[in-house]
Amino acid sequence: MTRRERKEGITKQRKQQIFDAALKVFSKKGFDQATIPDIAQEAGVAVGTIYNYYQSKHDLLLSIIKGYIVTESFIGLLEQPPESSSAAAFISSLINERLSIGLDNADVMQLLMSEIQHDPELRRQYTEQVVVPNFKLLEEYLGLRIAKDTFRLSNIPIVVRALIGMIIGLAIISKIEGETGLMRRIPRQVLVAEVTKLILEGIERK
Amino acid sequence: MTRRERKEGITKQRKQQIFDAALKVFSKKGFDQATIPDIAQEAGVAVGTIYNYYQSKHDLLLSIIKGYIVTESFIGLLEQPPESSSAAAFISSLINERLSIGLDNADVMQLLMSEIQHDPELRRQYTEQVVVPNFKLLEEYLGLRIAKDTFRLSNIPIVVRALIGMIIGLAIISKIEGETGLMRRIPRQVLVAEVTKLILEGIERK
Amino acid sequence: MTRRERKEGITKQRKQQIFDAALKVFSKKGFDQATIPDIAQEAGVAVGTIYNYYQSKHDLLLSIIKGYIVTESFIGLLEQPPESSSAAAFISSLINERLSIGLDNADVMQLLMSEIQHDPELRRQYTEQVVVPNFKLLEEYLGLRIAKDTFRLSNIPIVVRALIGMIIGLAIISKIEGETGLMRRIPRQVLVAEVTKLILEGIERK
Amino acid sequence: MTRRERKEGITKQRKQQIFDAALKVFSKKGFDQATIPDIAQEAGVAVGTIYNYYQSKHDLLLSIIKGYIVTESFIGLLEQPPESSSAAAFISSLINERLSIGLDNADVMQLLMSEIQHDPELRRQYTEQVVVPNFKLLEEYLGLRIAKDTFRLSNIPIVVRALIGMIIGLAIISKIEGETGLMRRIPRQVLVAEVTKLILEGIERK
DNA sequence: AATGAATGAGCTTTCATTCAT
DNA sequence: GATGAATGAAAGCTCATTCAT
Repeated sequence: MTRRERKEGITKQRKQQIFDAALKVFSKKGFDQATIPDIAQEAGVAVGTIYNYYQSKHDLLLSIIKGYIVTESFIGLLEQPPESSSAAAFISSLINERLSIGLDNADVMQLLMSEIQHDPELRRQYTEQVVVPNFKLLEEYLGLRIAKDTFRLSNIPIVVRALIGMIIGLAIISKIEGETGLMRRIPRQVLVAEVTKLILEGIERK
Repeated sequence: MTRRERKEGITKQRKQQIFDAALKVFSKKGFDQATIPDIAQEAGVAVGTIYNYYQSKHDLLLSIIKGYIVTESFIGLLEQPPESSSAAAFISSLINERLSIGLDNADVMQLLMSEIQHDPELRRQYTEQVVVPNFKLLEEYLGLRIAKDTFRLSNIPIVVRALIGMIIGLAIISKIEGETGLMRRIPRQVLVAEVTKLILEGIERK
Repeated sequence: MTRRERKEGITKQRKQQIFDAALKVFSKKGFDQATIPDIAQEAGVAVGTIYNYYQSKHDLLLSIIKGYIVTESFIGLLEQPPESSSAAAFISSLINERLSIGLDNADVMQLLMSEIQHDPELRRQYTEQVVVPNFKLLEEYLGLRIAKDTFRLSNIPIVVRALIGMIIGLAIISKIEGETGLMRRIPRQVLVAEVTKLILEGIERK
Repeated sequence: MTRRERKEGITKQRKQQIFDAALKVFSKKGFDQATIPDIAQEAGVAVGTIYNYYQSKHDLLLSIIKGYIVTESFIGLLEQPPESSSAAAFISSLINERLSIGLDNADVMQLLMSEIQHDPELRRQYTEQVVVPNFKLLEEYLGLRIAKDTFRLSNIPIVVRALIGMIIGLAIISKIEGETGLMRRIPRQVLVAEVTKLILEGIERK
């Protein structure tokens, strides 16, 4: 390893260190209540050091949120459903994957939801890069399944929003209930199985 | 009306005036970005006047959130389902009422969700007064229906959370999509009907 | 005097108090070295109070400089020379008036000259509002006198710049030499008389 | 050349490199607005390197200003007028040389004038080493010429200050008017000739 | 009870300076 | 000698809160 490489490694590590600290503090206190000294202390660096890696507090927020957006978005695009898989399997894997992301990143999601309200540019980005394409993808898929006679006829855009909304809401409830709440105690696969069944079959007895 | 009563009436009215202004400004800008001068201007009073009615900015926030909690909670308790009504009708009216509250108060809900994270005491209150009793109520009701063979057997706590989560998530999506988004353009009863059907029947063709 | 009038009087007085303190501190330390706490202390108010009267430190600078620019400019426009007065009398009164302004406001002038270099907008304003019109006025006047055979033929723009430059330079020298320097010890009218004679007759013996 | 000599040569060169960069950046942005990273980049060295050659930012400023003072002063002392040359020729060469220095170094001069106000020690040095000796020299010379009946009788100290002041003022006006201003478009010799004539003969028709 | 000017603690950000490499 | 990341003091500015009127 050359000296340059080692240096770059340290730099990257230091940036990550600050990123992690910011994520933690933002999650705990919210963006406005979090202070740069808070983050510096959490990261174990001086205040000024943060500004060697991020242009501003807002930049730090963006880099956290954008990382999350990209994750959300790319995975969404990658998982284009193979024609072969059954409808139930697709819904199940969709819920599994999405719900996991939501539950595991509840902190960032909460942060995102909160900041999106007051930052129009952020909202535009999130809408364009995440909401619209993901909704579109799902709508197309559901349309296909209806055409194939697998799903019943319904107002697709509403169903898509209800489905995604349910996942978002579950993540939020999980966060409100906290570490000891039901959502964290139930095995992930049980949760996914039950929610999948709800979406596919509803609660009514046939 | 005695002089004392008239005075109290004016006082109450003035307090309401400030409350409304604070609700509006907090909803629009979020707690931290909202300033007392903002609220004073919106209420049409001087900055100092606000402190004659509320002890602090935080006190103002609490009174708004508590008001919302009470509303949510009381309505939840009042609407105990008559044994007579059909399962479908109950679910439909539940979704209708809850979703309406969520959509119409998306701003306050957002505020609540955000502040709950950073104020443990607030979270405790919300959990105890709203989350737990409402979840319990629904769980009991669903259990009853299952016993009556109207609903299929399922993991009740998860279904309850999925149902409530869906409503929360729909309110959030509605807020993200904004004024011109789909959620605001669809007639409320269409929305409710479709979501109700989804919950009752699922999306799979029988 | 009504209560409102008294209040406005106090407000005006407070603003002046801050203005004076800022002028003093800026003059002594220069714009960048002067701090808001410096000015606050000099004015005998709290830091925050300054921001109740001026939007920013830069705004405070502008208000000082603009006051000076207006003074310089308006007087220049008002003193349009009557056709009747003799050339010598005009030059004498011009030097008298201008030099007095320069000497009495050497601090602000110094400040202006310094900040003009780094603030293009300020430079544009100063050039448009002071330099160009004043130079033009003088050029026209000198042209008139040449046509009337009172002044010898010369490159008018250069003469104008040399004349104004001399006044500026004298003010600067006065400031460098300080309180005990020659420029402050000589009676103003002697100074004016000598400079006037220099401009009119030169130093060569005829 | 020994190794030691070569090393010292490199050292000297590096110091000059930093000096030049600092001069450039200070001139452009002013002392306070200029940053050490600015200067380092302009010099093509690292920030830390600057501190191997200069103790502080202020030290760098001093070394620049002192260099300029020495230049101004030495040239002033060196050009002692030969008795032989005519009065007109002396005044002309004085204006030519001084005005050229002023115009070509307007940036440094500006810097000097600005910093002199806030640094008493610097002012003392400048006064003692530049102002006093140069004024004295000129005063003596003018006195001589008056005695020789070449110049008319006048208040010599004032005339000296007016003459030097004119040169300073012209440099400043040149800077205010900027690249496209009149002062930069007129050929240097025309400027010098006109100013010389003004000083010698004045503007009045004889 | 209503007012709003005054306050100053506390925020984000900058940058001269240091020092381990 | 050269480097540039780390540092933290100190700046400009905001705004919740107070209190004399």
